[in-house]
This record gives sequence, C-alpha cells and structure tokens, in this order.
Amino acid sequence: MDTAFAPSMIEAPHPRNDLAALPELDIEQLQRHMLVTQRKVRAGQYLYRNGQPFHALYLVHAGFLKTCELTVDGREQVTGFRMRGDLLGVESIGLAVHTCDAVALDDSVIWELAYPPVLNACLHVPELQARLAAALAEEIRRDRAWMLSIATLPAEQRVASFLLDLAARLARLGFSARHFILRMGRADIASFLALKHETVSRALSHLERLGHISVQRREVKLLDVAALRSLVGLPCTVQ
Amino acid sequence: MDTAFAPSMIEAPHPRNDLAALPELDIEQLQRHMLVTQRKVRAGQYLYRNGQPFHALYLVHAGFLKTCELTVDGREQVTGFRMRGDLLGVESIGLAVHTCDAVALDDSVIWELAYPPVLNACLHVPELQARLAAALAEEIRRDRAWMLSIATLPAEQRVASFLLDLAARLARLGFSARHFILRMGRADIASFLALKHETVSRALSHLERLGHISVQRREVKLLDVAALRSLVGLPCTVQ
DNA sequence: ACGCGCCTGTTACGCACCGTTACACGGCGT
DNA sequence: ACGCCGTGTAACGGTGCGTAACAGGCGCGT
Repeated sequence: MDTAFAPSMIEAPHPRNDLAALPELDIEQLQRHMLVTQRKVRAGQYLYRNGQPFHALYLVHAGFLKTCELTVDGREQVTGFRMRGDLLGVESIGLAVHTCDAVALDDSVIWELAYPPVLNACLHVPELQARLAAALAEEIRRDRAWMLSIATLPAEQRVASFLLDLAARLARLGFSARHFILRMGRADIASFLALKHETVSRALSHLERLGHISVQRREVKLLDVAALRSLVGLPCTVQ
Repeated sequence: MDTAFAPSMIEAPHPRNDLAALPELDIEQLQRHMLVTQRKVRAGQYLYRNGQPFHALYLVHAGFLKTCELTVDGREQVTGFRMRGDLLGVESIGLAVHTCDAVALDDSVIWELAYPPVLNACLHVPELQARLAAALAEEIRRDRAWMLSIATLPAEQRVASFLLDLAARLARLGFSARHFILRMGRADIASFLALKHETVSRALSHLERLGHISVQRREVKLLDVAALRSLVGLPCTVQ
C-alpha cells in the first residue's frame, strides 16, 4: 500500500531516455502551448470510464493500459493495449463524454493534455496540428490492421501476430523484443483477439511445443521470430 | 458503356437536398479555403489503391464504395462501406502513400480535397480543423463498434447488426431505412463481417424465415426492426 | 514463516457453429 | 444459346467454444 510508485515497465531490460523515446508528441513542445499536468494511475484503476465527461487527452509516459468498449447488454471488448508514447482519448474528440474505458494494467504515469485547449493550441502550431492528425490516422491504421488479423487468421496465428506486434512496439521503446513480461491476463488477450482465454492458453502452449516461443505464465521469450513471422504471412526478415 | 453517368443511390426512395444531407463537411465552406474538384468513378473502378501516392482526401457526394485492406500473402478484408457524406483517405494522413484500396460498388461522384492543402487550410479555419479531427475520431469510433460486434456476436446477429447499421446510415441521408438495395455482393458482406458468403446467405434466409426481414437477391425489407434490435442486444426503441 | 483460499492459467473432452465442398438455379452479357 | 458470375441449399467436417477439473502463484490471514 505504501510502496513507492514505480511503474515496472521502466524496470524492463533496456530502458532509454524518456523524452527521446516518445515517438509522436514531445512534452516540452506541448508545454509551450497548452496545459500539461502529470497524473498517476495505479494498476487496476480507471484512467477514464465510459460516460464520464471528456475534457482531456492523455499521453502515456510510463506503465501499461488497456482500452475497452462495452455495451448495454454487458458485452465487453478490449480494443487495444497502450504503452509509452500512445495517445488515449482521441476516440472521443468531438463528443462531450468518453465512449470507452481506459484501465491501467500496471502502475502508470500519464501526461494529461487539457482539452479543448489542445485543439486550440494546435491551430496556432502547425507542427502540433499535423502530429495530432497523424496520431488519429495512426490509430485508424492500427485498428484496420487488427480487423484484418481477426477476420482472416485462425486462433494460433492471431496469438503469434499479437506477440510479434507487442514485441515490435516494445522494441521501438528500447525494451527487449525477444524477452518480455505480459502486463495483461489471458482473458484480456483473448478479448482483444476475439477468442476465449482457454484458446489463448492452448495456442501459447502449442507455439511453445513447436519451439517458437517459451512461456512461463506471463513471461514470454520469442525463440524463433522468423518462424512466427512466416506463420502469420509476413516476410521472414529478421525483425 | 455509353449510358449516362447516373449514380443509382440518388434514385432511391426519398432523396433530399444534397448539401443539406452532408453530415460533416460542407463543400461550399471547403471551396472557400482549398482546392476542391469533382471526380467520377464508375462501378468496379478504384478511387485509389494501396501503394499509390497519397495527395488528396475524398468526400463521397453520391454513389457507394468499399474500402479494403490487403496483405502481401493475398488475404483481403473489407473494412467498410462508404456513402454520401463519408470521408475517404483519412487513414493515410501522415503518410506518402495510400494504405488500402477504395473501390466503387456503384457509379459514384466524389469531391477531391487536395492534400496537403487540406490541413494547411484547416490551420486558419477553426471550424474546418474541428470538423476534420471530429471526422477522424468518428472513423475510430465506427471501427471500434465494428470490432465489438465482430468479436462478441455470432454470425446471424452480425448480419442483423449490419442491416440495422446500413439502415440507420441510409435514413440519415434521407433514404428509406425499411426498404433498400444492397450495393455489395454477399462476398463483400461476408468479408466485412468476418464470415463466408454461404454463412451470410444462411443468416439472411433464417432471418427471413423468422419473419424479421424479406430478402430477394439484393433487395432488402426490414419487417420487424424491434426484433432485429433486440437480437443484437440493443434497446427495442423503434429506431 | 506457514498454511489457507482465491485467482490465474493449463489441459481434456464433447459439442455446436460455421467453414468447406459440392451442386443447382437464375440473371446477364457475349 | 451458351457460359459466367452471383446466389441459394445441403451434407460433411473441423476449429474453437463450453464445461469441467486440476495445478500453481500470490495475497491474506494468523
């Protein structure tokens, strides 16, 4: 309870300078033009919830979160996992309230970008304006790629694809792509991949039996990236 | 071949004034600030293709199109159907080339919004800037809603959900929501819903046998909207 | 520290849904 | 007329779901 607030992502293999790793939006630049405040969210807590007033965008500085859609009849769907450099809340631009949940899966540090000032500031700063539009477009492309995988790949290949995607994103942040800790449970992976958690378990076990990966609860090692890539229909270039 | 270029969507039951129906972006306002040209695309032709240079956004004025993702290993996925008022090409903002295909399913009339001038113009026109960001966010929400349906609903309910969504969009444009013509084949519906075309056929037949709809090739009548809505877990309010 | 209980993850097994294959029908263009 | 494409129907089989039982961590308590 009184433990220091220390996002475990930072303890991963190969950390780098924080700001240098922010891929899209530069905090220092943002601070010059709009209100930016830091916010800490503990594992399991909500950053925002469906229906809450929408008044800020969020840039993940450290930690790990998931975003979930939910329906009136109780169906739930994990739509993505967010890590350092990812922008949250963009799906609610143009609305008064949030339309999904954002839940921290790990203690997280978030930059809160006051909104609507964000867009107003962007009006006068072409650089920021372009970055925001690009971030939104990137989000769309990410979703579209997900659709393609979900709709065209069988269960095991979706899991392989998920691991490769996660590895690539971690690598971009300076972490090891071959050896990492899953921050989410099997149920969250299953929801994200439109499967059931048992199916995810089976797929992981099978990939391990094939010698492509090594899994021990949430610890994952990618042993044969080329094999995984060819499995999901990507060129076998070594990452 | 020499038939007049007449988008058949305009011939549907209850047309309205064109500009009044454009939900997001107003052509007259756009013309004041950037280069806008009209473009016609015949059924079956591409508006743009994956890999082509990206230099414009497209606003559908009349007709009907689909957008498809595709992979190096030949998988294809319909990611959406676009009609009047929908903005195309936004997924490529920030890139030099298009990342998906846009194919006309019906003779279509498109406003071509020269890009990058679009964003530059938006910089000086808060109204346009807000509209573009809102259009991108709307696109994300649309994709997320699709993810939720695909991942949580069985085949028949996906088909019902698809029909209801299509009906709602047509209604917003002033067309009949109860009686319309599908502009796409079963295979395109199947791809969009992550099913096979036989399954779509079965689902449509079954919904007809239940008395909820009436189907004759591409002609669809929604006979019991309340039943369809309750089927997919939505409140039964009559549309 | 130790054990207890709960939660997460793993595996097995039967079954249902949906994909696969095959074929028939009808419209349309050549 | 012919062939082709899009569509509908049916039988069959496989992938992945549902239930269940079990194993192993982890937090919690004493």
